[in-house]
Amino acid sequence: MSERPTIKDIAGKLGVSPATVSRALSDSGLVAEPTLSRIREAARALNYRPNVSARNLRTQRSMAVLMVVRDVGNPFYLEILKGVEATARGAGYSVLMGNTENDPEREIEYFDMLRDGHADGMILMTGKLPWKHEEYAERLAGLSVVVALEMIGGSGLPHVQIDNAVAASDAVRHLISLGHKRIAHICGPIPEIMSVRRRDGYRIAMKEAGLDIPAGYEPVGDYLLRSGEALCQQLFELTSPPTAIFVANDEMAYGAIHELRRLGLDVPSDVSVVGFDDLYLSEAFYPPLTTVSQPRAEIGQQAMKLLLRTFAGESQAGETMELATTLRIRGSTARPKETGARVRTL
Amino acid sequence: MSERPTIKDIAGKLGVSPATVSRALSDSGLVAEPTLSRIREAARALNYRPNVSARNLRTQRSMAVLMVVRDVGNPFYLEILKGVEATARGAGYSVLMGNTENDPEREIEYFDMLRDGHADGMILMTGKLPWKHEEYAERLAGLSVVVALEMIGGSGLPHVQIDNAVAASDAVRHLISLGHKRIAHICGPIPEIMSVRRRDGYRIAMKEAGLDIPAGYEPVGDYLLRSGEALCQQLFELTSPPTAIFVANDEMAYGAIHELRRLGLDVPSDVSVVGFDDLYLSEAFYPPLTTVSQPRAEIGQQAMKLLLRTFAGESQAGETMELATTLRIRGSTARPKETGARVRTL
DNA sequence: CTGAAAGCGCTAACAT
DNA sequence: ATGTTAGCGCTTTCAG
Repeated sequence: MSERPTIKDIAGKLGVSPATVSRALSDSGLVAEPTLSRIREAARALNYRPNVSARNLRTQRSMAVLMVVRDVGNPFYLEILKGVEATARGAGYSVLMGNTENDPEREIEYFDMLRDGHADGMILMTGKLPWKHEEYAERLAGLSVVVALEMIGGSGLPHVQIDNAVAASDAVRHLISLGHKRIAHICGPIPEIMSVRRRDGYRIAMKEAGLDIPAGYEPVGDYLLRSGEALCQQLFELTSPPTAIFVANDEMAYGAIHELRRLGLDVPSDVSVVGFDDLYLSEAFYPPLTTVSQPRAEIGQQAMKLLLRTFAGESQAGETMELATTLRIRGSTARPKETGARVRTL
Repeated sequence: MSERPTIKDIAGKLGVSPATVSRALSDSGLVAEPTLSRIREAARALNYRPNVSARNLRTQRSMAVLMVVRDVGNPFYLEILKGVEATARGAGYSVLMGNTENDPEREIEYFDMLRDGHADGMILMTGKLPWKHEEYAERLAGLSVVVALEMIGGSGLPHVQIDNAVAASDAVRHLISLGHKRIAHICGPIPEIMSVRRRDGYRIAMKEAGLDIPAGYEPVGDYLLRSGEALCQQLFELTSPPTAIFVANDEMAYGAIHELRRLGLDVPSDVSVVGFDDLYLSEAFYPPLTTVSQPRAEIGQQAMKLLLRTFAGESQAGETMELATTLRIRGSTARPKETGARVRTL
């Protein structure tokens, strides 16, 4: 009663061999019609479910993939997860979430899970590998790994991403086009490629507009709310504070706006703020945040597709897929006061 | 080279039996010292990892638990997940996330995963079971399931939760103590127990203060941003709109505040708003949201502990654990204008 | 088209 | 303290 039925039970009950049952249940097309239906029916009647451990052991596959992120607590990853999940399910795979908290030990643990058959492949979104460059090739041998959002130099892993530099430049150009001259940038953690690229984009846009980047205009944060607050405060202790801030992600932008309000400054009339990510809440935020929107669901979807192609041996080493971003102009950006005044004077 | 070493490889290389290797690697304490070290060393040298499918097949356990939620996209669950994960890891379990999107088919799928050995137990946070009441006992037989956050009448499953009615009453009493009389409540989806309890709490507090609940003061939403906006608008189309709103969750509260702003009403000077959940962003929101804080990490932790006790056969049927909530009073609530005026007149 | 038989890698009696 | 043996439930040759 409480015992789960096995393929043998069904075979016994129907007077056929276990092999036939297995074939029937896996739609191999090798079972003739009278038997086929009987087996299917019996399986349903007994509420039969194949034991995954047994199947995985035999087939040497787990039909699961691992999606590893820095911090499950960050809502940013959720929509990506949905994209991954939808595509994975479509192909018969389930998705496990891995959470590293930036801890190399845990990163290694998840790679171990690939080795021990927990999952067949991995979508890595942590922006780094837990080994030295020289070890990359050896450590990654035989593993199916796709990198998303970030990229990992020298790994030769296929990846899907956005062009962070171009997106950042566009965001800064928007501020410039509004008439801002003193534009600061709150960066992400700096040795990381993604943060560097966004800063590059900021610098490029500033340079092409002939604008100066004063000392202290590029404080470095960690993508968290608190650091947005702290760095914004820092910015307004400068002798010549900015009239606009391009923040490397929405969460720090929330923090920055919060701090500006504490300082008695209005957004956008005193200071304009642009974020990056377009989190779900950025639209309901006050003021609604102008920000760079990434096609998150699609990133997940494409990453999973790439992984599936890797399973099939169809992906190239270092294959790249780049998706387009959109600047969502909302209520946190406006013309600077001086410019507004000047315009009126004309 | 690319083949993963098995226990047999180690045994062969060292001239011992596979059983001994197994025992040595599982710290059974049954292997003598000269051999023990040699085996451990060899395992490390070969970068050996036990094959989980084989182990699970043999032990009839997967050492994994399933945490099933309505919507992974909701940041609310993330901190709970962290609590679950921390406790699970401590006990050697890994955590799989399941996402039902309120789809009974998918709910059933996750129960199937328990049956087929994908996981040993489940923490259910969807607030319902995908079967008719009569089937509960039969369907749940032999499965280890713990319910968190919500409760499922008639299932007899152990659960951990908060007292939604008391928490809601406290929130409304806060508004009453500020002097509000016309207090509305934006409800969650109503046949669901959690929403009903919160509404009960609202009604109790109103009644004990002798306050009236006019028609239209209890619009029903779905916990999503948009419905907060729409229902708030509806509320202010009434002939006698409220001066305060108790909203059944933070996300709808964000929407409501957004809408109030659109209507030209200031929060809190024109209208006070209280939420429920205390999401990460509620503090940085403008105005900082007064809301009911749930001990999310602890909920996760306790749910996992309860599940572990269920594995050990130590949990009682229908065992309940109730955790305390806290009302976080922030900037979205204030005395109503009329009252303020009256006070000044005195 | 179906059955018989082997074996995936591991652990747990049972022996010694 | 270690080895021998069997088998978890499934899939997949290989025969027929």
